[in-house]
Amino acid sequence: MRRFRGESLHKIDAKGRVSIPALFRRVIQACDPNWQEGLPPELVIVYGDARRPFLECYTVEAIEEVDRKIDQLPRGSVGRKTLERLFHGQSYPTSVDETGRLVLPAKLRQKIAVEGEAYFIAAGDTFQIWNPGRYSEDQAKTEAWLSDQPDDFDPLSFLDGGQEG
Amino acid sequence: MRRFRGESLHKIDAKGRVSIPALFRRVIQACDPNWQEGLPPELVIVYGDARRPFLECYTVEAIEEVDRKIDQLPRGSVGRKTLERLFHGQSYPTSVDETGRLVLPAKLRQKIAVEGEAYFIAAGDTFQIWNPGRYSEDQAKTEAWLSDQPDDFDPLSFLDGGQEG
DNA sequence: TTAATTCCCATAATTTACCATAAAATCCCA
DNA sequence: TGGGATTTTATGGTAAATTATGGGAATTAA
Repeated sequence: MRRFRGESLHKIDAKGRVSIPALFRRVIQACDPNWQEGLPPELVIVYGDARRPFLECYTVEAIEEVDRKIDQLPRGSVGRKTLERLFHGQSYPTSVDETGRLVLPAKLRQKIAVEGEAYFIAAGDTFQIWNPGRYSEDQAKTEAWLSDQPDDFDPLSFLDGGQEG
Repeated sequence: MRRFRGESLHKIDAKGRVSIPALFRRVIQACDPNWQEGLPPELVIVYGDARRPFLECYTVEAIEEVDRKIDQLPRGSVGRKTLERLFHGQSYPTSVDETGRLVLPAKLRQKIAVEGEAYFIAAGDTFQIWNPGRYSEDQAKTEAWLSDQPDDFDPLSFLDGGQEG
């Protein structure tokens, strides 16, 4: 399985250690081409974009794909500079430890205002880490929007490139 | 991983000594083909381009790639002359000392107006050293630009060669 | 021989490695 | 298929290693 799926809540201790959902760990490992028995699976946490209230975690494969695309942008272009800042500068390479945890440095915890507990949710080939309350709010908005839709609205309609009102 | 990632702030002492972010050190070492146990990992600091308010630090591998490309330009061409000035003349080869620091000579410190503290940020196969305040200003501009974009603008759209409004 | 630069040593703070355990999930086979 | 046996998870604590940084002695340069 090379795709994250699921959500869960985990405790963060004073050192910033937090368990990664067990199912996510398998994906992280499977998507680390350098991994081998005995080595810790690696991943990259992107925290840059100030407008996002969560940390976005990339597998090695996923981040390498991004890197390749950045390399193809013209040196000196606004797009390249912005993306280099975001993905190279405002990111934190780390790995899953022996016990399935990762360490979120204080800076990252502050960035998303987590303390005590963190909420993990899959997002395709990445997963996100949220402040649990902050996530609930966001989720509430989504649900509110959904309930404004006609009774027979099916989210799957998005798949067909359908335009909604 | 042969790619720099992350950012951090470090003190510069009166002698110009400054710690290199620990993660950067690993990349510098891994990308120095001449390195071996006991030797200091080498790197090259390019400071020439007066329009850039930062020092750009190259691994041995990265600078050798640049050198190769310069060698292929026609002798006497404007491009070659300019690049030779910049990368051969206005650069400073140095190494990481035993304690993970490097020494920025007074000339380089003046060039980017650093004193007391220096800000390090990764940029793919190089990293940059900035005056912290000068970097903040630059970053503020980038973020201002981002917040001028539609709420749902995703910087990743740059990757797809997408033109945005 | 004054100033600048290395080299060597020191240390506090931070980070990582290692060990431990209880709870939960999975196995397994009678 | 019931329920004990085993494995996996989630989480905590301590020891050990690494990092960031400072100061002085020894060297080298000018």
